[in-house]
Amino acid sequence: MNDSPRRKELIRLAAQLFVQEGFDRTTVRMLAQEMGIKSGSLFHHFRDKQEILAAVIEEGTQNALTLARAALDDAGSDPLSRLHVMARAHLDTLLTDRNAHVVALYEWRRLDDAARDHLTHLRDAYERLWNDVIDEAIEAGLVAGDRALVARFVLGALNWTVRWYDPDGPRSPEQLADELVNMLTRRS
Amino acid sequence: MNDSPRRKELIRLAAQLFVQEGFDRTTVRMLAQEMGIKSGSLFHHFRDKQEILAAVIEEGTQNALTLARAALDDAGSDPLSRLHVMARAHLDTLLTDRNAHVVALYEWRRLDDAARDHLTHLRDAYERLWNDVIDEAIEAGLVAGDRALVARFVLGALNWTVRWYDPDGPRSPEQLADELVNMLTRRS
DNA sequence: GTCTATAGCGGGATAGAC
DNA sequence: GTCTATCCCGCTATAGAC
Repeated sequence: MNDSPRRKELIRLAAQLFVQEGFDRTTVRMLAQEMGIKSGSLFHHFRDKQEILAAVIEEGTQNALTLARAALDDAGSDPLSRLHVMARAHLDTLLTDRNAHVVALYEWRRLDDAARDHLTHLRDAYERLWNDVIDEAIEAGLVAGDRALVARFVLGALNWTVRWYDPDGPRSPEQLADELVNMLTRRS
Repeated sequence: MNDSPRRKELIRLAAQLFVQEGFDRTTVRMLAQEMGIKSGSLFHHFRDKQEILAAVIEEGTQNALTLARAALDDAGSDPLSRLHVMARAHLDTLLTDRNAHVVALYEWRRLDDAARDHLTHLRDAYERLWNDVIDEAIEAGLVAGDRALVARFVLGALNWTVRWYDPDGPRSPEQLADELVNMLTRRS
């Protein structure tokens, strides 16, 4: 794969448009304009529109994975602390960056079969991190329920923030993450 | 508005396709074929494709609202019971019916401005029901946190089930709803 | 209320010059 | 690596016969 900074920048711009408009409604002409080139030139960098989507999603998932691993390394072994940093890292990739990871979550089903096959292991690796952290939290008595279900509910709550979060509102992504963890682990 | 059973049936079929393929990728030809007519005939029933989307979303939201109100009427005044029936009703419209309410949630932003204006009050009425139930739950000490945030997190967890729920899996929508409420209101 | 036929447009993608 | 020019296709929507 090509890893040039130029390509990285194009992927970043594509991610932004895919979030704003959705993959289907983003035309290659829109992408080209945002990149400052003509639509014909776009196909020098990518075989087709699908490949752009795959590149964005790979970038977004890889990034989330890297950030989560770094956060867990810093977090030590306390289950509550690990839950906190995972939630913060997740919302950071979704709400601060506001880019590739959102596309990975919301446009996954637009991938063709080949791309899905290639990217599934990446997504699974990220989900495994979450499952482990949830497991530890359940064992420590911080939260109750079935591991797989708790993970899906928590990720659902986090992923849905994309739909309503206002960056100009009163709360930072970090605060949001902390409030979710508090809701899960504390009684009033 | 036209309320004929014929129109209702067309809306039902459209909802199914919009869920399967997404609004943008559903063509009027696909819609017509599913309805057993030719694409030209479709425009005798709807002005344009947008109007079909608006009709589906109105149907889905109205239905969710009606179901939730009925459920709350049966639930009495116990806050935990009210939370349970709301979660069950919500997942029922999303996972059992698998239709119009999913479209309302996932294709909302594809509505044009006029349709959005017209439908906002319906959606708000439904969200108000949720906010009230969450308020009562917080006051009763069942769950901790800011009202608006808790509501959004809970709805996020529920809405995201559409992405992973397997109707052939081990759990019914009702069980799912109950497990979520348990996670929120109990410690292990 | 449904049909056939088609207008009119905008989409993804290609070719070849520079 | 970018340009211009353009092909070809499928989409939404319309017109008029039945």
